[in-house]
Amino acid sequence: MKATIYDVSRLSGVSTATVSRAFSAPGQVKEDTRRRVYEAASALKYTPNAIARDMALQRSNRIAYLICKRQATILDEFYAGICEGIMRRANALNLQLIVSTADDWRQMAVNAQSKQVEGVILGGDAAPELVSEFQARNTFIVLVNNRMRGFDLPCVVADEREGIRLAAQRLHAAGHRRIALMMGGYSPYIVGERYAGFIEAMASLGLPVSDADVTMCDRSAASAAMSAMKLLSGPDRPTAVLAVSDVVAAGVMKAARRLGLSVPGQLAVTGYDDSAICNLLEPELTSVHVDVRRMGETAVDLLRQGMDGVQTPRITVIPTRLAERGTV
Amino acid sequence: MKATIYDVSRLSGVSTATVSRAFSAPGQVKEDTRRRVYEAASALKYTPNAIARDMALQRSNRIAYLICKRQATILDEFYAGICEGIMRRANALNLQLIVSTADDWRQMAVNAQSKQVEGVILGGDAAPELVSEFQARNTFIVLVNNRMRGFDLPCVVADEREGIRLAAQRLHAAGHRRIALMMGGYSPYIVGERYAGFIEAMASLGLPVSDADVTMCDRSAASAAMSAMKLLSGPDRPTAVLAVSDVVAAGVMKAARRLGLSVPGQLAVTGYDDSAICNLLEPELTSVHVDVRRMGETAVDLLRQGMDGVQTPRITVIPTRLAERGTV
DNA sequence: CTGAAAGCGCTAACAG
DNA sequence: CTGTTAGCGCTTTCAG
Repeated sequence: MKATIYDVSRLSGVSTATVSRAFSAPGQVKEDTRRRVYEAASALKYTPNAIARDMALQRSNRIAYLICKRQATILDEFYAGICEGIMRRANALNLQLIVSTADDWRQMAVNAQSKQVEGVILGGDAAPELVSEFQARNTFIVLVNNRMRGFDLPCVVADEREGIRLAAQRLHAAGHRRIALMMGGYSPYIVGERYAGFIEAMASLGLPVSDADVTMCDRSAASAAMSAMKLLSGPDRPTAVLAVSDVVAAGVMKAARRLGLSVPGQLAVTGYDDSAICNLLEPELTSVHVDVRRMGETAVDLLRQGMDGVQTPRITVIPTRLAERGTV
Repeated sequence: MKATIYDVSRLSGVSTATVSRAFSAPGQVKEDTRRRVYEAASALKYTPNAIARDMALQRSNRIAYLICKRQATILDEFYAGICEGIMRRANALNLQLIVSTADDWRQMAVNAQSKQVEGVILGGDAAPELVSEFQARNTFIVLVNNRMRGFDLPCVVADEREGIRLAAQRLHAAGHRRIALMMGGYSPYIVGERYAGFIEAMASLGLPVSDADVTMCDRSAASAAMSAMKLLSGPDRPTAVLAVSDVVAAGVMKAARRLGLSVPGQLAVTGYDDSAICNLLEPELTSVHVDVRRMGETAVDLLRQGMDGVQTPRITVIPTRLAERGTV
C-alpha cells in the first residue's frame, strides 16, 4: 500500500498537520522539523494524495477544453495547436484537463463525473445553449477563437484583421491591384472578421473590391481548386488571391498549375494559419502566422484567474504576422 | 453550495447508503425507492462528486499519455491522431487523462500531484529509465508505436512491414523495377521496421536493392528535397521512390519538379501516414494509411484491462492499407 | 432491500 | 511553530 500522511507523521514523530504544512506551506514549519519530515517521506516513498487534498479543499482543479465544430475529428492542426498550449499550461498550473468536443460532451454529460469541472474553454463556434448551461452551473468560461455577442465572456482571439491586412499589403507592395478573396467554410466569427479585414485593407490601400472577386468555397482543397478554376479562367482575372486558409491556398495553387499559371509569376497567393503544409508546397506558401500555442496558454491563464476571482480583460488579442515565403 | 448525498438522503427519506446504491448499483435498490431517490436528486440538481467517490474507492482513474520525442512540440499530426483516439476512449471510460511529453513530465514529476496516475501510455521512443520508473511505482504501461526489447510490455503498433510491402507492390505493379527508399529521421523502431519491410518486399518481388538507393535524411521536406536531388540527378536514376513519410515524399516531389521530372510519368512516389497533406500536393500523393485513431483507442483499452488485472495480448498490430492517389 | 457507522488521506481552524 | 480535531462526500461492510 502507498504511504499516507499518517505513516510519515508516525515515522517523523510530528503530527499530520505538520506533515501537511511541510509540503504545502514549508515556510510555516521550522527548518529542522521540515527536514525530518522530508526524510521520513522519502524513506517511505510518500507522495501526497492529490485526490484527498482536493476532497479536503473542496475543489477539483479540473478544467475542460471543448472544441465546438461539426466535423467528426476533434483535432485538426489549428485546434491541436491551441490544445497543445492549453495542455502545457494546464500541466504547469496543476490543472486537470479534459479535452473533448461539444457534441461528445453532451453525450457523456449525463454521466455525473463530468460535471466536476470548475472552468471550461470553448474553442470555436460555441452554441449559446452550451454557454448558458455552464453559466447556470457557475462554471467559469473562456472563449477561444470566437466572440459571442450577448454574453459577457472573456475571450482570446487572433488579430484577424491585422493578419489579413498584412497579407493584402504585401500583395499590394508586390504590385498587385486586382486581389481576390477566397474564403473556406469557417465559423461565422472567423469569416466575419476576415471578410471585414479584407474590406478594410483594400479600402485603405485605395483598391476596389469587385463582388465577383470574393468567393466562398468548402474548406477542402478540392473545392477550393474548383472555385479557383472558375475565378482564374476568365481573360480578365485577378493577379493575386488572398486565401483565408492554407488549405484553400493549396487548392488555388492546384488550379493555377492546371491552368498553366506560374506562381508567383502570373499569380500570387497567400495562405492563412502558417501550417505545416506551407513548406511542403512548391513554391512554398506565404501565410499569415498566428501563435496558436499562445492562444491556448492565454486561455488557461484567463481561466485560472477567473476561477480565482481575479478580474480579467474581456478580450485578449494575440498578434499575427506574415510568414513570407515564395508565393508572392 | 452544491447538493450532496446527504441532502438527497434527507429529502428522499432514505439513508445515504441507499442513495449511493441507487446511483452506482441501481439493481440493489427497490424500484420504488430508487425512483424517489432520483426525484429528490433531480430536484436538488444533485450530481455525485467524483472526487469523493475516488477517495472512498481508493483509486484515481487517472492515466497519462506521454509523447516521447525530442522535438519541442508535443503534437504533430501523427501523435495528434493517436491522442485523439486516446482522448475519446478515455472520456468514454471515464478515465482522467493527462497529456504531456516525457521531458515535461520529468520536470513536473517532482511535483507530487502527478504521481496519481494508475496507468501510462508511452508514445514513441520511450527511454528505458522512464519505463523502469513507472514499473517501480507499479504503474501499468502500454507502448504505442514502439516495442522495447528487454521489457515485457503490451504494445500497439501499426503493421509497418505490410504497409511498406503494399507500397512496393503497387510500384512494382506499375512497372517499376528500380525502387529507391528514402527514410526520414524517425525512431529506431520505426526506421528498423520500415527498412526491414522494404528489404523483405523487394526480395519477394525479386527486385535487387542497391545500397545507393536507400538514403537517410532529416524529417524535413527541405532536407528530403536535397537528398532527392542527389538521388535523382544521375543518368541512371531510380524510377520510383518509396518515401517513409509524407513529408519526405513532398520533398521528393519538390526535387522532381526542380529537375523537370514529371510525377508520376517520369517518377513515381509513395508516402507514408496518409496525412492531410496528401490531398494538397499536386498530383495528390499515394500513401500508406495507418489508423492512428484506432491505435490510440486500443492503447486505452489495453491499459484499462491491464489495470483491471485482465490478461492482455503482448502485442497488438493495427493493419495498414494503401491509399491510392495520383503519384504512382 | 435498507440503515448505521467506520473510514479513504488530507486540510484548516483553534488552541497551545 | 506545532498538535488536536473535525470534517470534505461517498462507499461499504455488517446488521437488521
